[in-house]
Amino acid sequence: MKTMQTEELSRQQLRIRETQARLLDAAEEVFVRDGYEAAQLDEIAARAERSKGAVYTHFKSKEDLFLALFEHRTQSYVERLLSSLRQCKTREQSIVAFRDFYVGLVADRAWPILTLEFKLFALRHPESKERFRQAFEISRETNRNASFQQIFGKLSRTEKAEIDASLIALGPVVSGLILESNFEPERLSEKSLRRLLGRLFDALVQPARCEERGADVKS
Amino acid sequence: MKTMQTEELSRQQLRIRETQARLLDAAEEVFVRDGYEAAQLDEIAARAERSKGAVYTHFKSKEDLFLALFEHRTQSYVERLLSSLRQCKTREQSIVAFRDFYVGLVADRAWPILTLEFKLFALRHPESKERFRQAFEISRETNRNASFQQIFGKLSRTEKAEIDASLIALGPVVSGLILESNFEPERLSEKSLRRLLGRLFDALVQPARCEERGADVKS
Amino acid sequence: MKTMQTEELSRQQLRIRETQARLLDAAEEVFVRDGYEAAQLDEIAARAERSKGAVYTHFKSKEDLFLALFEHRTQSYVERLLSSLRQCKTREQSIVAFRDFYVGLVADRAWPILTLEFKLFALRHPESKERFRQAFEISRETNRNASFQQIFGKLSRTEKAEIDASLIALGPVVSGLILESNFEPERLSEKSLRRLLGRLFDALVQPARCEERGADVKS
Amino acid sequence: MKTMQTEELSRQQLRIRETQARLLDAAEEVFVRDGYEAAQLDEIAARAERSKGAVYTHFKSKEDLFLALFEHRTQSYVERLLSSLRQCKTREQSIVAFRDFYVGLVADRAWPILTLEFKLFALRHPESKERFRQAFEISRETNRNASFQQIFGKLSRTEKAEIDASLIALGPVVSGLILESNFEPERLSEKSLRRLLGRLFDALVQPARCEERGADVKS
DNA sequence: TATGAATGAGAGTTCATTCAT
DNA sequence: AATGAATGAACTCTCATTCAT
Repeated sequence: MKTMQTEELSRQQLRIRETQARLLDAAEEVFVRDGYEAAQLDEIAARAERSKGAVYTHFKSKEDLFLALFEHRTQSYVERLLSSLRQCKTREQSIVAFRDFYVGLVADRAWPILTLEFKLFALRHPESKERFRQAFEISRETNRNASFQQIFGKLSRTEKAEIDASLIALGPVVSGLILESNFEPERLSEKSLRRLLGRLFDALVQPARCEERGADVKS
Repeated sequence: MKTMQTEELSRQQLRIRETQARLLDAAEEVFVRDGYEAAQLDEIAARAERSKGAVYTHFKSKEDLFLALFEHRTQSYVERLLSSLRQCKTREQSIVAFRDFYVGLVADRAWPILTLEFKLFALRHPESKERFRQAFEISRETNRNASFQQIFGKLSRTEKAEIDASLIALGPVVSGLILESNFEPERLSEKSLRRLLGRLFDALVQPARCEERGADVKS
Repeated sequence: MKTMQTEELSRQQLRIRETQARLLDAAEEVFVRDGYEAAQLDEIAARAERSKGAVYTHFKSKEDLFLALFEHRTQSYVERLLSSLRQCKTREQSIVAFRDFYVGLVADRAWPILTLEFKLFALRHPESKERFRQAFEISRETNRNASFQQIFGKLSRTEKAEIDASLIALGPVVSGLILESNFEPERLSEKSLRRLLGRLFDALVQPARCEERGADVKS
Repeated sequence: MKTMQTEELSRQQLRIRETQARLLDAAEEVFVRDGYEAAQLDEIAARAERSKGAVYTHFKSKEDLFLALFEHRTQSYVERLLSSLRQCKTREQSIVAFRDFYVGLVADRAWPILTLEFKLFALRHPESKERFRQAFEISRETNRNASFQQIFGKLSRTEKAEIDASLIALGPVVSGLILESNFEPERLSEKSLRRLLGRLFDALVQPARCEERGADVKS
């Protein structure tokens, strides 16, 4: 009896999870394609093969769905990066893995655009900014991760702040460039995009190299 | 008699111009603050101290107003950059002026955000992409300008394409970073933003330098 | 269990049907009173004791509501005529029933006016003409009905076409006269209207008789 | 000097008349095509090659333009009919002329439709009904015209009322049929329309014929 | 949990009308 | 007399949200 109930429950749980997953996937598609404001719950529900009402069973509101999507995806990207870093043994490997992760984002049509959408939303909805920030904290903690220490070694407080800013900059730079490449695909091909991103990554993550060997540009 | 007519005409013309300018200014404010979709014609009109109907006297639709705003502002930014470059006499001066222009954009709350909004719009409204592109052409022509030749010297075809991609990248990078700094102002202060932008500018515009003096990172 | 579901379903279905019926009734009132263009969805909804949005749950647009109204009413008038004809046994009875139907339309404030409104609409919206025509087909089929054969007997092809035209003419004649009687009620009282209609009916439906026998039909 | 002034004035007068005529012609086109409500002053002005403001120089409002159009056209139709009747010498000629006038209306795309539009307007704007009625008076007086006496001879009071009703009915019948023929041009060709109209005219204007030979209908 | 009919505030847009020129 | 920029009320239609089932 109990087993059955548990089975029943887990079967239900499964359905619930599936509905949520479907809704989040559909939401991603539609939010990316149309933007937050123009996205219609109706269509998200339809794509998830559920009804409009189902959205409200799982999420408090359109905004809640949007934020939940942000949390889920952030989580999953951080995990992907971390697991890739965990397999690295040397500093060089870590840097390459890190670099590849960012450069590899150009293959993702959705996430970089979604990221912009999220931040524009945060800019315009200060009330929900806190929830965004908390989701982001996860990704920030990555920077205090062992692998990162391996990459950057021990740093002074000011050096840390500078590296922090550089790392934060990576995402927005990718997003900005990918958006632009959508706008001018001939002038900013995926190939040149990758090259640019590589160069920018190096400029952000390894300024030391230049400095070490020569003089950096004053700024 | 004719003079009077001309005067009268120009007085009317003046009022028309003022209305248009007011509407564009108001539109900028509201589009930046709320985004294209959430922006309300109502409020734009109110801020311009005109009626909602006046918007439609001057612009065919919300979209038309948005695109017109893009065109006006693009024009004015290009002129600003060009006039600043025209005053430069040496290559060094030109580079500094160019660099300052981009780094200086961080002081502008509106334009970089508006730029993202425009490109997201273009991404989602392929029908109006062409109009965007035409407005952008103006700014692209800047790259074929005398000053630019002075900066980069004579280049091979492949070098040209690479430089072109780099220059196109500047704007999006600024926009992405400014958006991010709105999101995390403590971690990405205006100061560190300027430093980052400077570094990225150098990486994009003068990769040669590093190479010349030391070894750049392969990409 | 199943019964309950069915009951529940039908209860819901009932509510839906009621809403639709209310909306159609309200639409009729308002469209007749104000005409298609001046009719306000707002008021239609209010008269149906539903919200504006409810209209759009059931009809795609104002136009769709208008066309749906036309379809419903046409259907119901045709059924009314047909059921009245079905009870007739002799040719004389059929003619009288048919005649009474048309002459009786003068008692209807709404339908003849609505009919004009529909056709003016069709004249001005060629895109929806087809939908109108299909609804009308129903009523045209009436003419191929058994009772009609009884009335007119077997006819040659040319005779058929002539009768067809005459029958089609009946509705418009009624509508035109009723509109006129609204305009000049003293000169075109309901009584004289009925007499005129009777005379016109006879002229359209039984022109042969007069000629044949020299005597007109009493009614 | 005076002559010149007069000339000037008449030249101005001429221009005024032309503007008015142009506006009325344009108004007719647009009111017929779109109906009163959907007709746009803008387009009427454009068709008259004048500006929107010019409409208001000559007419108090859209409604006023509509009513003025009605008055002008009514006047002109009445004059046309009367002048045609005046040339008739015998009763037969008069009847034929009268009949031809009505049957000939089928060639006119505009007037019969406009007539419906006017009466629907009157139905819905009781305030302006009086103005309509006054314009119609002109046409009613026609019935007391010498030619009409010639047609119908001396009549008793009741006969007069009946004839009056019959004559009033002519217009609406034409309008209704023409509208219908627009709707179903294959079934109601211009040819069959003319035949029908002829038959209906005879039924309305010359019931006597039948009566002479047999018995009329009581109703 | 899921449905979808119903709500209702609010959006962009239209257009008759006004008025300074 | 004529223009057309400006007004603003009014309209249709949308869509996030609710709730009875």
